[in-house]
Amino acid sequence: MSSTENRAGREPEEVRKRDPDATRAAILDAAERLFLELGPAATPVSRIARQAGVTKSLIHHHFGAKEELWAELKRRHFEQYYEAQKHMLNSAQGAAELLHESIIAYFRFLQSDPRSVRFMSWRFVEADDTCFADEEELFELGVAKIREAQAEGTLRADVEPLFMIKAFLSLTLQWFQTKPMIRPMFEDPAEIDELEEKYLQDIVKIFLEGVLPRA
Amino acid sequence: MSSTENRAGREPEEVRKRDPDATRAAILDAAERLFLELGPAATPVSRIARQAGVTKSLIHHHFGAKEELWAELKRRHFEQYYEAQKHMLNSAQGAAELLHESIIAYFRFLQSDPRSVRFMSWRFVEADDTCFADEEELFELGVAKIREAQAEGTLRADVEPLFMIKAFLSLTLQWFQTKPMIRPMFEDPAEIDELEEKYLQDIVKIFLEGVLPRA
DNA sequence: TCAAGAATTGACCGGTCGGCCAGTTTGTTT
DNA sequence: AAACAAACTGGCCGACCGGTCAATTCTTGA
Repeated sequence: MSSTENRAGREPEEVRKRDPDATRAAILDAAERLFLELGPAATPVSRIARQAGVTKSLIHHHFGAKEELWAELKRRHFEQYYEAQKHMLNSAQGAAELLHESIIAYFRFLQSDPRSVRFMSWRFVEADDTCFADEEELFELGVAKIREAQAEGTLRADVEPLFMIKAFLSLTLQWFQTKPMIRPMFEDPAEIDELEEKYLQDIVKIFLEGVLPRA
Repeated sequence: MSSTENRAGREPEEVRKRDPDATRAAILDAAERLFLELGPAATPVSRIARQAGVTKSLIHHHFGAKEELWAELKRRHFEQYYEAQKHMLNSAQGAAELLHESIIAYFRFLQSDPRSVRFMSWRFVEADDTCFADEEELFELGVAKIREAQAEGTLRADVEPLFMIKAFLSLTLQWFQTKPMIRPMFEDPAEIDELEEKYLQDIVKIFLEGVLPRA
């Protein structure tokens, strides 16, 4: 958007009485925070307005109905989400180490962005199948790479590549979904971080080598 | 409840004008269906009443506020859920085959009861940590059994037992969570069932032996 | 048999919801 | 400077929300 650059290029003391882009950003920001925490149904538009420092009418002016705002948020999020995923996938070193790197990269990604976990959780309860085209494209990209590794013998060939992907995604997501529920058990936040690292180490082991001992 | 037996023991032609137990059951049934589909926030009490064939006031009479009804549903569900899990765990054959049996049993369980998947999904978005005592008890039971197997060398010892459990739980749950989203992709329902079986086979392989080829 | 209590009803309440609209202010374009 | 579009405001609306209450009907047990 050129208007964003306009805003950034202005002198600070030059107070703009109106800044639609900043307004939209403030609304999106407040809406995301509230929607992800309470869910779209339990989040009043009035509360988004209050938190964003704008009028309720203004939200409808910029984004239409509440459902459209929620849809817009999901659209934006999963757009950059799949963009980031694709980038991660393409920057992987070799086909052999692909899955090892991927699971760690994805874990770090969710670790750094709790929003993604929430978006995912809400997507499950809503059974939202929008943005499925992007997801499928990403999956096929990964599947192709895995097939390579299977062909050269660095990955076992008797497992569907798509299921390998789904497996490490779920192993990773699971931790961050249950994390808020086990948090009250620990008084020391550092303790949970240690456990988090241990979990990552262990699912990497399980995923790559399984729970059965190697001969 | 003795009154349930009373109701069941009556002759069919002897029409009861009031049956509080049946009423409660009808309310719980309708509420569960709607809550799991739409979520508690998006489900009006009036709609539960209509679906249950009772008055809205009657719901409040029997269960109090809406949140209490939702809590009661969760309480009941997870009670029998953990009961079933514990039974599954105790009926496992040997420590060696424990995890192999468990993952299949859990998969079949979720397959036969889609409600459990929905309850889980809503639990994630609500970050609900009630019934945590039951869950922990169950986990510790499983952990103990895994430690046995680790001691006798049938399971690798360098992985936290709890994480083994969490791993196969998430691998299983993941399928049924994403299933409603991929359903529109297939015109033939039988096709998805085949894929389901293939998924189970593959995650069993991954979980037990990993994605890396065995030497 | 009858009194006490539970089940059930429908009317009703205050509050909040999402959304609209008429009107005002501001920025842009010509 | 005039005209136009977009940003923005406050007030308002009808619908619906969860929940209460008094009154009625039924069940039960003394």
